[in-house]
Amino acid sequence: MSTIVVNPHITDAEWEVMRVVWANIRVTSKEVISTLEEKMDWNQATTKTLLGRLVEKGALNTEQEGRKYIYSANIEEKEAVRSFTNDIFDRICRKNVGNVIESIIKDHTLSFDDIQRLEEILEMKKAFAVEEVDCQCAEGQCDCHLHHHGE
Amino acid sequence: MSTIVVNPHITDAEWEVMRVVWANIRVTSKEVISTLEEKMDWNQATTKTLLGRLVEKGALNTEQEGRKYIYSANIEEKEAVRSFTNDIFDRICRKNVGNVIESIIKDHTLSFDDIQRLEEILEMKKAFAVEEVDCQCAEGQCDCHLHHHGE
DNA sequence: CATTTACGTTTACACATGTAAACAATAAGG
DNA sequence: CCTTATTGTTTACATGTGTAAACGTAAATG
Repeated sequence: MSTIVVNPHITDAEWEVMRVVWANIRVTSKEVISTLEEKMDWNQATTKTLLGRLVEKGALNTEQEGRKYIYSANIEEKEAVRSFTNDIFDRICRKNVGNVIESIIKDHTLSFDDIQRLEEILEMKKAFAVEEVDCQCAEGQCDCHLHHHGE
Repeated sequence: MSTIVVNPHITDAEWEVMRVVWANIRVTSKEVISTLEEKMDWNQATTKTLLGRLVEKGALNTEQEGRKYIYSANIEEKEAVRSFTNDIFDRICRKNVGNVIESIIKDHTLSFDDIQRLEEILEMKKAFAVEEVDCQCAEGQCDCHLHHHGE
């Protein structure tokens, strides 16, 4: 059926719809509408439009069930989040990735388990760590080019 | 001069311009134009438009210098990045913040210094860690509500 | 001084996005 | 069976965004 969807861009409003689908796995438009009527104060027509657009761009699947559709996600939340996070890291110098992660950690509440898990990951990352991360910025968009081998 | 700019939304295209300004601190339109002509293959008019929009929304300052302007950033890169990253974490369940950080770390190259710094931060975070992070999702947008005290 | 150049400002225009009304078709109820 | 409610599809429309041409004016150059 239709071509493979590589990575449709999901907008803010559409994301609200996706969250409902991800959380419930299989939903009717009615359920999505009522959830977002409450949370977002959206008119039902708005949610209908968004469902339509998401189906159109391949983010949602539909199965006919009598007169209605059952909507289900065609892309995983994890994937969608990943492509979103990658956008950030494409906006900054690679050398700063560590700083940004640092600031994210500082800004958020973590559980003991989270911390332990992250410590383990970091331990493993040591095997692949580099002395200095490569700046991949274009000339003129980053000052690494000027003073990178300080020390 | 003008009202305080809280947090202008910077689009993808505008971000390219900001990076040039951030990297160079004080630039003329000519420098921005030539950098982006190369990297983005943009017509000079395109860069001019973006510079204008950024000034308009308060992200850039201008100082007259003879006939030209000197552009400088009015918002820090760090702040801009932070507001961008926060957008992500507003799209997911708080309980998953740790997982997302995990996946970010896995996906990127870090230096030994980065890792050590992150380890220190994590160590400090232990003092503020919680047993379980609070889900703040709206009903229907997250399945924590269903099976959160598994164990 | 007349012409070309440089640079900021205006206008343009297609497509994306948020938000929704109008419409069509079918199912459900009286 | 006719009316109403339900649910998907079309159409709508303002604002945002990417991309740029046109314009106005001052500066540089011949």
